[in-house]
Amino acid sequence: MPNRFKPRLAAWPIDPVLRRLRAFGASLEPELALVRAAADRRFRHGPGEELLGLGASPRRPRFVVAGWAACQRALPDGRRQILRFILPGDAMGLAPKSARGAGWSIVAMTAVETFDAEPALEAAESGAAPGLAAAFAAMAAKDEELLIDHMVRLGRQTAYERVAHFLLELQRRLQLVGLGDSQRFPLPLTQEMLADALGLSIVHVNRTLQQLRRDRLIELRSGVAILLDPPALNRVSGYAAASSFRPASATAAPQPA
Amino acid sequence: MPNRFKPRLAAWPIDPVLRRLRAFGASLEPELALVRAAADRRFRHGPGEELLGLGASPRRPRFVVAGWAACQRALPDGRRQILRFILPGDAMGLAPKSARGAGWSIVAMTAVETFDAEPALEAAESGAAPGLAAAFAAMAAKDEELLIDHMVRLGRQTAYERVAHFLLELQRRLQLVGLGDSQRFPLPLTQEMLADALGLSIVHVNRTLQQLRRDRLIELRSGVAILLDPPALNRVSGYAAASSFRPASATAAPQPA
DNA sequence: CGTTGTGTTGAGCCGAATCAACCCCGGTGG
DNA sequence: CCACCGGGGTTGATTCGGCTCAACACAACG
Repeated sequence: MPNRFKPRLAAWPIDPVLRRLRAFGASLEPELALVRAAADRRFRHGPGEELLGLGASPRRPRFVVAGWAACQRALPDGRRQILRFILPGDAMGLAPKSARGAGWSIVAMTAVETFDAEPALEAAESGAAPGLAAAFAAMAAKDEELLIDHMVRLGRQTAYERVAHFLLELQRRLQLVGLGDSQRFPLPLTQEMLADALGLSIVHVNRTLQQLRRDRLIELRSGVAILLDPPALNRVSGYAAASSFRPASATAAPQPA
Repeated sequence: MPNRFKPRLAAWPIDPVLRRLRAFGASLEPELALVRAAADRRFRHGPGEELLGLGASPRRPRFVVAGWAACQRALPDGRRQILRFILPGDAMGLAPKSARGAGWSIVAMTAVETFDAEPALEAAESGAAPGLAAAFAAMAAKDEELLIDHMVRLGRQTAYERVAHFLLELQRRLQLVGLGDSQRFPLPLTQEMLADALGLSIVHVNRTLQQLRRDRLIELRSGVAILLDPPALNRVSGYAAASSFRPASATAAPQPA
């Protein structure tokens, strides 16, 4: 069910995607034109809909322009783990292996709007758009970094730390694509989704959020999150966030002779 | 500190690497010869030594022939999370992005022996060895799959499930490269390493292992693990292991109009 | 022979899960 | 207009899995 009425082309916002590509080094106008070229090939998905699944779709590269999706795995007994959230500006299905038996699927968490990334991907792979290719690679690397951050959260952080660190990550990702500022950003997730992402129970997510509010670190109002004290959040979140790559004053590796 | 004395070439075992490459589709002899060609360019590392780090080494592709390493991130306060174990037959540093600010490093858990993978990698990237290239891609995809398995373990499984599932994974990976059989395999890890991988405390890993022993599911003796009842382990581990890709009878996605 | 690292065990505590209400709010339909 | 309903958020009571602290056993090693 695509577009209902013919819009002026200028009214098809793609902004998040362009911002993200530029942020990752693809700034040449002719290459970005390749992306824009497919901007009117839109897809709309309702919440709960599967965008990239276990079953079908060999590869269907897409850019997300609006709405949130999640890459998740469901366990047979009903439990599920959200592996990562996919925000406006993110791409999905770029890697050839995408969802080939890897046991995960991408599901829309809110209403989601995407458009075709096939032409851009082909140009990148054929060598016609090296800038795009580099940006895609950089974005993939960043994705893996986020995945690892998430693993550390799950394995080695308390609920309080997890939520703090996770909110900081969202703020950074969203600001990069022009949604929200250095403190405020849209957060359309239910506490259940947060719980499934952070490896906690719904109830405990609730209590942890309240604790953060009581500590005057955050504020949540109708789908908008406000980080009242980012430095303090950084402090409690326990380790350097993904973006800042520090040389690690770290614990010297034990080097037994 | 390379080789101490000139060996007969035939005595340089590379078996795990070749087995793994073949298992992932690289079976052409001329291509495998490229791998073998560098088999005498060996590197030895003591336990605790950093093989691929945060600081140095732009890219240094290696095959592991013997010993176990781990890809890990250390938190400033001493906690650490092991992201994945690197076993004989595995490669490291194949991806160009390897360890570029991603905040992880690869550390030897036991004595480790590796050899140069540069020629093989170059042949794969230049298009001279498409079979190798395909195998590398498949191996990377499998690695990501294992990473995701690990995330689900950390986020959504109990200690008992985690350990069971993890032991099954190790058994499969090791049997693939010819170490151990369908029940028995070498397990040179301390309980502390297990704890840091599984997101548990040392003490609790200990108790969980004992529980598994009491339940007659496993046996551990001097660096060797024995899975007494793999089917039962599979059952308790709660979800399909990475290797078997099932269509998922799964929970139908909620599709609100 | 002490030392060090690893495994084992107990006691007690605490973070987080579970169970169970209840509230609020936006539909929706009588 | 109101009664009903369902989804999401909030709260309390209680349970429990896993952590911490602490001690001890054992083997490898210098």
